[in-house]
Amino acid sequence: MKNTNMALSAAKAKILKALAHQTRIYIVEELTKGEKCVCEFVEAVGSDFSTVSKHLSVLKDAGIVKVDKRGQKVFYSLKTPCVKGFLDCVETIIKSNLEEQNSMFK
Amino acid sequence: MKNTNMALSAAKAKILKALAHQTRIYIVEELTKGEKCVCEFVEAVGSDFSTVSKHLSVLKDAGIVKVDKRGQKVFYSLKTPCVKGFLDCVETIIKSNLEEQNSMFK
DNA sequence: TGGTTATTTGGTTATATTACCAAATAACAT
DNA sequence: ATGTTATTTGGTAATATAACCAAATAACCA
Repeated sequence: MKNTNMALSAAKAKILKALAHQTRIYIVEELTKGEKCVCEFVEAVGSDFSTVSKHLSVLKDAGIVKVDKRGQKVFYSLKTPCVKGFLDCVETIIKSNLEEQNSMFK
Repeated sequence: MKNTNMALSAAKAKILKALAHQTRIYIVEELTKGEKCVCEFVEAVGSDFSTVSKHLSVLKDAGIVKVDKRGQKVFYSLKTPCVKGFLDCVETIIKSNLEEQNSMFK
């Protein structure tokens, strides 16, 4: 790859990879409503505690969420509010894809 | 997973997975400047023609880009303009991560 | 028709990601 | 100190992704 922008693209890919999973998107969307502890996600997501914990650490390593330990519980919250608008765009794409599919049956 | 929102999260993950690759992000960012043919990306990206073509088809399947064949060439362009703001948020996250790292050495 | 350029498709192998289990750590209550 | 709850970490097996090569298509030109 010739272009020096490639390094920046790689950095961006790292962030997007962290978001590119069903469970992690669900987590991030829940966090747009406010902080939550790991235990709450375990219940909602229905996976093993360790699985949820690993998903959260992927998000943390990417710098998308931050952690706050209080007592026995660990609370996660969003670090960058723009993620919300971000996901709105993804929804726009999904809607446009659906419209396209629907128009095939008209 | 209990929540019915999970299906929507899965759909969103599909879109994000399509974007979560160094080369594909580079391609999308180039496309924010206007349409380009496959051959132009092959040169810029420095991978095999088949590799680039496959990346483009991932983006097409996700509904992020659209295709226009003209003569011997195939031109790709962005389908949803909001992707640009999307990537700006990713850049915001990267900057905030860098600032955090820098502050460790102060 | 035959050749050339542009692109896609199929196959294969290497690499990365995911999920679960079991064990380790951490904080608090008894 | 011991137990209990909340969470993280390490290991492993299953699955998904990526890159390259070779072969197949497709459009245009001689």
